[in-house]
Amino acid sequence: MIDLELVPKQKRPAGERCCEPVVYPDVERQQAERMAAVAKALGDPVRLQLVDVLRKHAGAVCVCELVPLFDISQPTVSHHLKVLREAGIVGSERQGLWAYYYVKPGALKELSAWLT
Amino acid sequence: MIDLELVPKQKRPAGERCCEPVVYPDVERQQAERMAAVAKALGDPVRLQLVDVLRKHAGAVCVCELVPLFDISQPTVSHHLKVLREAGIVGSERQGLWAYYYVKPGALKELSAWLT
DNA sequence: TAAGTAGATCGAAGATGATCGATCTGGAGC
DNA sequence: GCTCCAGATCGATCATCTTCGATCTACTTA
Repeated sequence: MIDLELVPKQKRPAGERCCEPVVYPDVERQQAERMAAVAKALGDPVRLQLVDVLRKHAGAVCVCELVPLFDISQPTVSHHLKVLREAGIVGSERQGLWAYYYVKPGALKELSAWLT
Repeated sequence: MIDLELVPKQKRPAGERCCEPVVYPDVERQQAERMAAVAKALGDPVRLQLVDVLRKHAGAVCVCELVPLFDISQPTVSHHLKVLREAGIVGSERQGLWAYYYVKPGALKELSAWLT
């Protein structure tokens, strides 16, 4: 199951105290924090599905259509939308009684590029 | 700041009780759960950087090189690696005293594809 | 103005998470 | 055997997260 080819051929010399790190200076503490924040917001099935539904719609979707999609209460949906909003993933617009949500263009770009 | 163009032109008829959901049956409850689990594991800056370092290495990296990269204790690094392992993102291989970790090929594919 | 509705916020509950020091495990070397 | 070391696990602490019912806000319509 484990691909042994991935382990470096050159074994660390036995009996030598570990270790001179060969590894990278971080080019990106803040970049990692930004991307982790986005990933964290997507790290809940409800939120991920919310983003999925919003992305599949061109335009924006009314909250009243989102709530019945899930087996959770309206305040909980509202909370999840807030988390997504605070992560910069979605935006919202009120029109009278209704609130419309949409995925912000480019919000997922950095994480998406890193993953590829 | 908010792009009003995103809001549908056709306003919901006033005075109509909300709402017939126009929205999607979920093609993907389980898919969402799988992807959310991966996103959740990446939703911590330390773990995201761990994956970043592992990915930039061809081959596998010794834990003893990973620990000094972060200002956290060895048990905490070990914990984060465990979280990544349980999410199916990394694998590990013991060689004598040392443990080597690597990113599992394809582990990020589904999430990456969805994000794109 | 009064009633009704959509959605946000509040407050509390219970669960999950990050982190640490201490300890355990098991291989290496003497 | 005994000692030392790398790494995993344990147990505790403190913070954060999910979820809910209840309430609040703001708009619409009668």
